[in-house]
Amino acid sequence: MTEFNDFFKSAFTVDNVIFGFDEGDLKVLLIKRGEAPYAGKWGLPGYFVYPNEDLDAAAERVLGELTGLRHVFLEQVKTFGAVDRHPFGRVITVAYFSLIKITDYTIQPSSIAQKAQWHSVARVKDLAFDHNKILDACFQRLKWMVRTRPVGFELLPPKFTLTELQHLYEAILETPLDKRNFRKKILSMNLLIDLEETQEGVAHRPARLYQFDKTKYREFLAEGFSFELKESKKKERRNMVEGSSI
Amino acid sequence: MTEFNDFFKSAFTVDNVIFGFDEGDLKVLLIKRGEAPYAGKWGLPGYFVYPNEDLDAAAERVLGELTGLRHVFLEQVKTFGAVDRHPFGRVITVAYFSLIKITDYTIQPSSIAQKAQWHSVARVKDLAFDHNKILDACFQRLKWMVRTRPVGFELLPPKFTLTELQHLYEAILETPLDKRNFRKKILSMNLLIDLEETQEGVAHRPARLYQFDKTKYREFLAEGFSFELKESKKKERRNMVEGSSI
DNA sequence: CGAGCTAGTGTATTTTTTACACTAATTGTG
DNA sequence: CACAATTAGTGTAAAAAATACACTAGCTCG
Repeated sequence: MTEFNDFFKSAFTVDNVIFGFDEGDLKVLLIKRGEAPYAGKWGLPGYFVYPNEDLDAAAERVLGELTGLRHVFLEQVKTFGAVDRHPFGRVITVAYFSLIKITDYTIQPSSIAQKAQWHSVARVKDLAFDHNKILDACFQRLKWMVRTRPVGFELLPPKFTLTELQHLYEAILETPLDKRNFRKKILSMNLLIDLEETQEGVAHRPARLYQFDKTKYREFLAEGFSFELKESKKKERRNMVEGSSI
Repeated sequence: MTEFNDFFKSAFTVDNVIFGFDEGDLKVLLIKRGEAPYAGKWGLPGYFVYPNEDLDAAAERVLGELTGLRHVFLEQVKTFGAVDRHPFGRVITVAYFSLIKITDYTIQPSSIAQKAQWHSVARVKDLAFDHNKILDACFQRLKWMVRTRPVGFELLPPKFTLTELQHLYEAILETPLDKRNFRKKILSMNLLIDLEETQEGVAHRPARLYQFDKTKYREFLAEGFSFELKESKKKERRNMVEGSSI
């Protein structure tokens, strides 16, 4: 076992890409670093994983320390391990991304952060370490995920209008969507509860407010992973590949 | 910086899930471990990442040492970092998966491997470390990928029949497919070159042989990431979300 | 009370997916 | 040498999903 000692000189960190949505714009939470390395630069909130801490737990801790949020959507995306990515030595980082409702939380800058601030994803410039790469990978993942699962709701306040939801999708996918088709599709999923309330104090026709139906969402996820129910058309059923492309 | 010294006592490894396809069956290459820990047990080929080695390079090295193959399909999947997953200390592992043509390589058991052998994915039992979890994650990724990109070809010999290709998809997706629809879809992608040859020495009508068109595949990938060409139906074009579900 | 603004709605067309059954070409056997 | 066994290969109709598209409704503010 002594032959392996040389390998036990590395460290790992987690970095969180925390997305939020505000003013029709997709945002990411960045911190202004208060510590070396890259003190004074903007970067992703992240920190070393403690020796007795699981990776997922570390990601939750970092997020919690910074935002005060617990139990939010958090998912591992990719690990970055270029040899020279950290000036202190060999440090690989595991990137996580999470989606939060901006209005739900208050920033609590932690030890490494002088301050934390939302930045428009489209306008993020030069970040510490390889954090631009990490942000990009997480953004791609978000784009993919938003087409696959109805995660968009994680980013909106509890009550929202269909137009707000559409703007969110447009911001993430970076493409305009057709209003009628969007509504048709969203409503056909039966994941929204019509609150039978409308906006107030807006200088135009007020929109209906909706709420996300978490119960149905759980069913949706469960179904999505089990096989479809349309089995047994004949005795022996023959499916075709269902994805958009093989 | 001394305050960080405690963090620099960890190690990381890469583990490769190497898929192959033979006899109508999806296989994974496992090694019988010759070294502690878990000596004598079957596990995934993997090793420590050297201090001056990038993660991707380490994965390629491990694959190359074992199979002699370079420049094959290899992709990072997920990082596993439970605190107690390695008996020697804190070791996180980055899982990669790769797709190879079984016929292309010869097994070269490396230092850690007493022997290497193909195992049917469906029948893999108790592996060293958390390698069952890793294998499962990679298998799920393969399932997803096979619906998204035409990666199936990576697993087949240079010349193959449509039936062989279909069997491959059926093995990965674990579901039967309709022959005519499968052929229609595959051929409509224009990624196959009809070699105008047929099988020989088979006791039934011989099938046509096809070859994968790498040039068109590269175009396919490029297009897949750029926007579709059907832009500008009107001056201002309004798309609908295109995924199967939002 | 009208101008300005956003909400909200339906349908026809096109594209994609699905279901489904018979004939063709080869080898091995009696 | 024909016929049994086996896998290859083919087309179409119906259903479902995606797309394109334009007007009326309801609120505030001046």
